[in-house]
Amino acid sequence: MGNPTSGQEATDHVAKILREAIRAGEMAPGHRLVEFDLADRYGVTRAAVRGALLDLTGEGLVERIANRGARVRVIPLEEAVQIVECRAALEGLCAARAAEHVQDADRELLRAIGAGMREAVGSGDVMSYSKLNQQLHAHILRLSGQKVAAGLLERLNAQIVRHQFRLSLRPGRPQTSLPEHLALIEAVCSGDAPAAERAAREHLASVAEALRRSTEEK
Amino acid sequence: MGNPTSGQEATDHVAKILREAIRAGEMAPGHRLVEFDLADRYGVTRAAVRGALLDLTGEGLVERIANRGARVRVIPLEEAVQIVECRAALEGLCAARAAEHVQDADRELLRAIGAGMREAVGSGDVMSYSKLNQQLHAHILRLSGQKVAAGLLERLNAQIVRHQFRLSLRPGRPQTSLPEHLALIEAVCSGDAPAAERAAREHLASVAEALRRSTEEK
DNA sequence: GGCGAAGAAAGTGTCAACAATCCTGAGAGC
DNA sequence: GCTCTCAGGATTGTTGACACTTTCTTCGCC
Repeated sequence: MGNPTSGQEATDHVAKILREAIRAGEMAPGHRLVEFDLADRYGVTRAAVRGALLDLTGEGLVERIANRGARVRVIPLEEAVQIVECRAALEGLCAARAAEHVQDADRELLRAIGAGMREAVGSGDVMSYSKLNQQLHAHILRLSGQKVAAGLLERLNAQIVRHQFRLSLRPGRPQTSLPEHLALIEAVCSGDAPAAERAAREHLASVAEALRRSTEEK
Repeated sequence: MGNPTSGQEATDHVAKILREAIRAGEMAPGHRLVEFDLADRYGVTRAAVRGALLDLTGEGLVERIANRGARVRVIPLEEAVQIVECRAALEGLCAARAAEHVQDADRELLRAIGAGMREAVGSGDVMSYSKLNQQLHAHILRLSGQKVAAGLLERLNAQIVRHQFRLSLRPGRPQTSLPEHLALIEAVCSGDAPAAERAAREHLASVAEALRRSTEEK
């Protein structure tokens, strides 16, 4: 089952590795992605790397300049804010739909996540909180049944994970976002679609605001 | 200046032709896209066609199955409805922002489009109405300054133009959508962001509803 | 006649060499 | 000291042949 050195599978494999590396910040924005080096490092052909870079370009994670190669795309703060605004619109939609579809089992699950979040913030465990945050959003998307919106959100999220991760490390940020998350959970669980939409949008408006503020300071 | 037979330029050229052909319905959903044939028809190399198909796949217009080639993707009605719902969320955002940025020159332009629409519907000129419709949406996007949302909407629109075009030909449909468009224009012009968002969302909710209904009949 | 294997046909997928392009830095000329 | 030019090297872009997969067709066998 050793990964092949080329082919569609290899392309996907490399794309996955690179996505993860970019997400984790191992490859900083602006970092050059030389086809030959990557092929060498991951033991695949240059064609596979090339394909992966093409894919990632389509996803907006990588930027290519003709004859000059690819690099990790730098997402300006202004764009990151717009991305969050789009997320607000789309997650608002999903939260509303999720509230319409919620079942008892889902309520239990969501509230368990909420409890975990409260605990994580209480003990200052930022990593756990971040994980639960992802789980929460993922569950709401699944509940909403909105596959198109989920696809768009996945793309958008991949582009700003770095910005958002940095944000989550700021002192006081979890204390701000926790009540917003809890409000979202309660709104969805109560089946109140307009309230759920409002909660999702308010939460993301708060993220956008925090992002904007992070320009001045830093 | 004759178009090259290969290279990035040729790839883009072919992608553009295919996009247009799919949009115009010359290539029905499900239509097979054989690399060699297309290369022959458009006088480019197979590599160029291949690249174009890869791009279009990323845009969701084309579907590829390993070793079996590409075909025009069939967008099920259920998905088309979800796309319209996403559009509602995103265009709502854009309409609100547009209302915040609107200037006198823009008001004149938007109202001129509105007047043109009224006239087109009055004289039953569906083609003009459709064109003006596109112009209206494009202007609102530009006004909003939301480049990210504009990019997402472009992708989404490309996927459902066919559904939407068929819809616009239904008797009575223009009469329904005209007042919605006029309301949107007035809301944006008056600078009332929440009203503009509401108008955009109501309009697209009506489109979604019409789409859903078109399943039963036909 | 029905069934399945084998072979041909149609297309797509891959590769490795080659071509084109862009950056770098050294050196000539002003 | 400054600019301009031009090899040289590093990297990306392209190509055409070939390998592989899937599908279609034919033919032999029961």
